[in-house]
Amino acid sequence: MPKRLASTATLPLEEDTPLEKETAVDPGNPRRAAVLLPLPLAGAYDYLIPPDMAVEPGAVVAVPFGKRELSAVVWEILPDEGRPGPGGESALPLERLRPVLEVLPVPPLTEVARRFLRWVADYTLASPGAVLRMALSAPAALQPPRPLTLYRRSEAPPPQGFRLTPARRRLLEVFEEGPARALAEAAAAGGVGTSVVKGLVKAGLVEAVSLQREPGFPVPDLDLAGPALSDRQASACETLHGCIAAQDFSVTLLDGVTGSGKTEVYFEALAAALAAGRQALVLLPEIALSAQWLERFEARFGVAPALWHSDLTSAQRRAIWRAVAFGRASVVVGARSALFLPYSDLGLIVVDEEHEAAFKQEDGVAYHARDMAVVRAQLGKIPVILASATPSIETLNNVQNGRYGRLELPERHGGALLPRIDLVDLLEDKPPRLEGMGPGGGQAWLSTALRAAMAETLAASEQVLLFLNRRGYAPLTLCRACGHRLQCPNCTAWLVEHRLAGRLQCHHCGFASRLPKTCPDCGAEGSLAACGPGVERLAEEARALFPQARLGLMTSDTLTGPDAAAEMVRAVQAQEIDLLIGTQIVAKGHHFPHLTLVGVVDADLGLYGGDLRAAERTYQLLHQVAGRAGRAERPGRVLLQTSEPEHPVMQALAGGQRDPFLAAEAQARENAGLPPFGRLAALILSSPDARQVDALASALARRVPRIEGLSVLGPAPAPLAVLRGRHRRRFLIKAPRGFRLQAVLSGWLGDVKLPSNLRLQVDIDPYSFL
DNA sequence: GTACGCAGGGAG
DNA sequence: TCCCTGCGTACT
Repeated sequence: MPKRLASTATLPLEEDTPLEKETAVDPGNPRRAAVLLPLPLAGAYDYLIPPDMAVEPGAVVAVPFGKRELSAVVWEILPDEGRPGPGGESALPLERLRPVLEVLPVPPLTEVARRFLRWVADYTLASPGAVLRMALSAPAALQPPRPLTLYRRSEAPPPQGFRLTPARRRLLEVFEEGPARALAEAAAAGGVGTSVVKGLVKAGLVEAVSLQREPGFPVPDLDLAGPALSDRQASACETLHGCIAAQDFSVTLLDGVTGSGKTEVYFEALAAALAAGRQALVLLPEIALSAQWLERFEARFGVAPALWHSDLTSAQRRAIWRAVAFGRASVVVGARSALFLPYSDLGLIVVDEEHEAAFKQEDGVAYHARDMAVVRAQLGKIPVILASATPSIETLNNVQNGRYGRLELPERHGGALLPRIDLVDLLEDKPPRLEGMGPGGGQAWLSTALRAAMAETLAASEQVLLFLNRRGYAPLTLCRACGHRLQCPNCTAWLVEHRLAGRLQCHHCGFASRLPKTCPDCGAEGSLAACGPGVERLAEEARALFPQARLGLMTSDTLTGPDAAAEMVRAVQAQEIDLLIGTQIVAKGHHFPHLTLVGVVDADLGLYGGDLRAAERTYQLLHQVAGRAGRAERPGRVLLQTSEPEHPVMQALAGGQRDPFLAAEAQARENAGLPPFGRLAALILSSPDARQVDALASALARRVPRIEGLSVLGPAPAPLAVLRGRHRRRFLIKAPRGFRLQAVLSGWLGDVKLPSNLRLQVDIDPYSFL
């Protein structure tokens, strides 16, 4: 059963300091406001409140800042004498302050939103202004909307000498029937030019009305019948309804295998929150790949939700930001940044695929959207639902210690069977070379067992998915004459050949070049050889083995944008594709009813590389990929090619034993004091100048705070020692659970003087160790 | 984040 | 001598 929590969630919440201190401010005439600017500054700046201006904390205002004018947020109303700064320096006197220019016509940020911004800033060690910038991410939304001029039939009679031409008559008919229309729209409807409309306006037969244009947001239809729910689903819904009715903070893990109907269950929770008149947010890891999810949403609610992600146009951002702020948008579906929208009354958050690493933002303000969603919910006293078929160890730990509730949906809805998963030992079943391929070709990655299963499946007119989490043709190109490896000029990384695009690409910085004809090091001709497989090369092998099969390639390179992704999904569903080859992009929630065989080409790929979550993530990813097989009435089959069939991840996948595997993983982490049983932070120093970055790294190392329980590893060159031309050094900071890591880190790093081209990134709870 | 002032270097 | 560029700093 979900529990309501007294205090802490995943994260150690600092004690609850009220945002606004009680101060002796004349309530009728406050003169000083601390205003938070959306810039990475240490704190708020004071401004003078003009006598005739009413401001309140949270108000979005325009203020002068240097030569510029910025939108910002009133953080506090202060006494006239101000408050001393953090270093004890006295505040600027009132007469030196510049005035607030204007209160912008949008709702003030709620107190919960402001407390959330400050909490995130404190937790991530980002400046509050940097966090505010995420909340004010649609600058155009703060300005009043431009009025829209619409035209409609007036009551006036035709003036003297009015000539009713055929064009005018057609247009008048349009106006007689229809509602008020925009100029171009009315002209088009009448099949006339805009000048005809203007002529009628001049004649007084049509009048212009000015309208504050705010596109209405479609209202979800809560009464549309969802699909029939199983007993398990129905009882989960009932529990979630209870959480929503409680109007209090709670976290519930919705733990259900792929196809068990988690989405339908949380849709009912959304419906309940909406029925209570509140807003709901659904966070998805990759909004661009969610076409099918959106279809299901529309089927349940009759309308599309407000979508929030980084590729929106500024007009879309503006419309959604405003609709959220004014409470007109009731459901927002978005990527992690949707957490910072200015909800007027957020009543429920759902984090789908909560285990996904895509929820962790690495650059700028480094935050984990799932964890921050829990914090947001706690501050707003609302429920959160975390949904996953393969929950993270962090979340499962919170279930075990009683902080989160859990609802389990153990079987596939509609009785579909889970696919059978078999291991193929690559050391025993070495992929046989292909005959008749060009020089250096003939290398193969599909084992005999997988080839046989593919042949069988294709012969039965069913679909095959080959999964390889590697974009491009080959991850490495080397010279057979001198051994030179083609490397990115800006990064410590090999260039990946993309044969379809005819280029070599760096997957870290975007560098691209043509594949050279000769070795750039020794000048040998025709000596460059592709090493290792990428999906493009795998497609080549599959084409050679199954020339009749219609191939589809799904990678982020071939699917540029949601439309291309949706088209590929459609083609697969329509059985226009027999053999689908893809990277992890195919793992994401697509439903392919005719797909009955999944071949994982290199199941070991994610297991190495010093990531503490490597095993967990490999399990999650492969489990998700395996779930693509056999979702309709046909049973599915999965073959995992591995060189380590005894590895616990492979054993867990093959045996369908999730929980013992995760328990062992959790135990190992606990023994090592790693998250979620201990705390971790990463410090990344980077500079174009290697000597400079080393100098600062050792200066920081000399000042490492010596505190019981704290251990600091490093500085060491980052695995990606050079990225985008910047030399990188890392520290890893380990501390026990409950340790006040942020305070110690800010003490350590607080008064470091950084040269301007040197960057210091702090990453609390790092997920990437590159 | 951005605007600006200053210092240093190259061209005229 | 002028102007361009790069860095460092202030911004309430």
